[in-house]
Amino acid sequence: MLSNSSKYAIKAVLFLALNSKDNKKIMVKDISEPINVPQAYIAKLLQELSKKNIISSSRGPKGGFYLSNANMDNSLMDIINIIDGEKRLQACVLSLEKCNLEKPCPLHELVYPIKTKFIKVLQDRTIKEFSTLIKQGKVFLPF
Amino acid sequence: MLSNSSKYAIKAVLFLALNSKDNKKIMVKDISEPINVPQAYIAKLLQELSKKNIISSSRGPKGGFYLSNANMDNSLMDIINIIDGEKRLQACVLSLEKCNLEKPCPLHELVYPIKTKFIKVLQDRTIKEFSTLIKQGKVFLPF
DNA sequence: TCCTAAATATGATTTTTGTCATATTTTAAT
DNA sequence: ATTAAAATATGACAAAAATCATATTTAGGA
Repeated sequence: MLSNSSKYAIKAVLFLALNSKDNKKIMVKDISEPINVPQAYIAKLLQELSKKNIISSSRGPKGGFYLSNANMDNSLMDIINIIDGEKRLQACVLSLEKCNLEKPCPLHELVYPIKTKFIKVLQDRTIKEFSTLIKQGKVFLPF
Repeated sequence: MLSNSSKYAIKAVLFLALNSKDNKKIMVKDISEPINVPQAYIAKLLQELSKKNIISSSRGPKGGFYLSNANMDNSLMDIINIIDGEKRLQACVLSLEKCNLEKPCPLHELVYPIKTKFIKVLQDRTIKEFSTLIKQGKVFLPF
């Protein structure tokens, strides 16, 4: 479904959403530890997201990663698309290339509607909205 | 979600459900080709399923793999559990160990009900029932 | 009984994913 | 300007998943 890398990236971005600001940058080692992901690994992922403008960063002393207000309007799907590519989530559960509405595979009818809904939420809900839900204590990040 | 191996195994078993019987065994090479999976690979998976009595086999000339009537009452989940282990499908979307109903992760509320439904169908519907749906032309196996 | 056709057992190889290491570049503070 | 602290770029390494190869065992038929 989601690669490990995507999951890590999502965790990191949500962490940044809650704990960083333009004037409060966080360096990798202070991200990797709380979210429980190896530092060198998450560093690589954050760099990739930064290059694609999903998150922001600045170098040098007092540097680090953070989310700008614009970054907060991105979706989790933006992250997934960058890390996993666009096809992974879309593919048929059984990886049947020719599976479609006309010739649905045996699991298509079951999976299609629920996957569509899943993808829609990933696309439509912003990082900011997730952040709000967490702050309100409605959902949690039990890293 | 499902490993490649599970998908291959499911394809093979559904193929056997449609094309084999006690008195009509099929050898690996005549399974691997139509379902479009490398012979040596699917052979290994079929052996594993055979050992766990999900499918049947006999060696020697006129031997091959087939589904007995009893085999037809198994579920796709039986296959998945053997190939992928029991935890893979159950795990939190974000792989957060501590994610649960009390401390749901940000995607829990979205994913939990749909995954539960998915798992239920995989568990409850028999191979025989899938086979019937395919024979009735209601679903397809576009290998 | 012997030969041959099949699955089975075992493990080697390759590819992909995940992880780690390090030299380079940028920037703030002195 | 110089230094030190940070991200960045690049690529090496490890682990897991996928794939392939082969020797062994079993069973049917001549």
